[in-house]
Amino acid sequence: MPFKRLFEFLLTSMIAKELPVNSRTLGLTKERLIVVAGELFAERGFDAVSLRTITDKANANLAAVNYHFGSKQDLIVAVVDDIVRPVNERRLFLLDDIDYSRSRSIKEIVHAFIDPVFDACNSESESDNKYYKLISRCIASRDERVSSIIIKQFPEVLAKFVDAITKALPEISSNSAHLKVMFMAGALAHSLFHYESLLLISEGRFELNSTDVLKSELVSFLIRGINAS
Amino acid sequence: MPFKRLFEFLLTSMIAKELPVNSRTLGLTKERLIVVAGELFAERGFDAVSLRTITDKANANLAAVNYHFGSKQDLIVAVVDDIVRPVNERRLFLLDDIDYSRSRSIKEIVHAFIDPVFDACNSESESDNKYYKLISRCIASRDERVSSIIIKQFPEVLAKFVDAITKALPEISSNSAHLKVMFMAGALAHSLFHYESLLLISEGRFELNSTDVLKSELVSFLIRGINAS
DNA sequence: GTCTATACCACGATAGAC
DNA sequence: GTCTATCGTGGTATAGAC
Repeated sequence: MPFKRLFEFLLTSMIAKELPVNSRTLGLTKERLIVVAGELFAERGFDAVSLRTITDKANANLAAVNYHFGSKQDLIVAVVDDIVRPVNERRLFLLDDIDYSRSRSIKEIVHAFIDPVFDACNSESESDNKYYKLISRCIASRDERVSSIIIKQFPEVLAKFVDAITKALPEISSNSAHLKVMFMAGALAHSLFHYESLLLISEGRFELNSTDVLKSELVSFLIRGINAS
Repeated sequence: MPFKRLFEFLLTSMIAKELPVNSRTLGLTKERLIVVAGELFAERGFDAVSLRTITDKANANLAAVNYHFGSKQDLIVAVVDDIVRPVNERRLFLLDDIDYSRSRSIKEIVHAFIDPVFDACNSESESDNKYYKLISRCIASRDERVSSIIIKQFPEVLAKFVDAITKALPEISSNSAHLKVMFMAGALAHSLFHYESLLLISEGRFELNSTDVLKSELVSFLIRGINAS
């Protein structure tokens, strides 16, 4: 998006030197709020971030959240939906192209589930690892208010991945296929979220410089796991 | 614990008919608070439960939390620590008994990681599925304040399971072993936490009556996944 | 239509009386 | 040990400026 960057540069060099970083990206308050809220939510979690922190950083008034979104909950919905919806659409798109007559169909199913997440993370070069945390917060949220958003989109995704797995492995039960999808989602979200922490927890014994290694390890782990009877 | 139950019965039948259920279990305010807080945290999450809700249900004063624990954060620490510590101790105990010369050592490693969690859940027959949610909230918490508690205990657990995996599979790297433990933890926590939701999300196509099936599916999934090169 | 100022109630924390 | 009172902060609702 070169236009956006150019506009951002001009705006920065002209006037807004003292403004917070993220208030320069767009003039629209609503979009600034989504961007800023997303960054803060990723870093600290949904509850730990106050609306006043968000509106201050976004150079907006406190009441702007209520006007544009209705409530903090609805702001969370907007942020989460913006992130999860394209990922799930991409997942279903990739799933449609799978040829189940081939022996590698499980691998393709895993990639259809995993790739959209990693792609979404890598495309946001500016947000860096923050995006990882936000999207894994969404996938495996223990917050009822967030998971209720995910659940609206997830039944279709879950059902289609269960169908795909049972097509690839006709001998396993529907229950087993359901559980395999949950295991896959859990391994993905957990490793993605605690990826940074691993560097600290392992006390130097774990060191990776890119998520490519994480992804390839995850893929082989899931392929074997799903193939388990 | 027959004594406790007897005492509870006598107390109930004598005086405290109108008191909330969980304020009858023990006379000590501090213990009542831990029990009640654990139940509420499991159901709604740490942030969604206010101290006033906890103290009301535990028949205690609001300031009692601050007196006995110091703060809400410290109450969370007490609840989480009470749950996670025995599980991790049991994990390390089981890990010590593994004979790595045998081909089934990976299976034993998986059981050493998984079994203490399921055992802890099943032993709490009264709390039912609430305990599942609480313990999986702890394992895969995206809340920095909670994960900071886990991290204090987890480095030793992580290091020993990484050692165990590298003993069983000498050909894999330390990085790979670290990631495999994270995948295992994620699959466990995610499936445990969303176990109930699966019934709703799948719209009738997923139905399990006991966690035995979940556990056996999880074990075979993880064994195969960890064995993946 | 957008945005602001402001008031309101619930929450966590703390001090001090009993 | 326990309780009441109070403070600062948080989310929310509304009236009104532009």
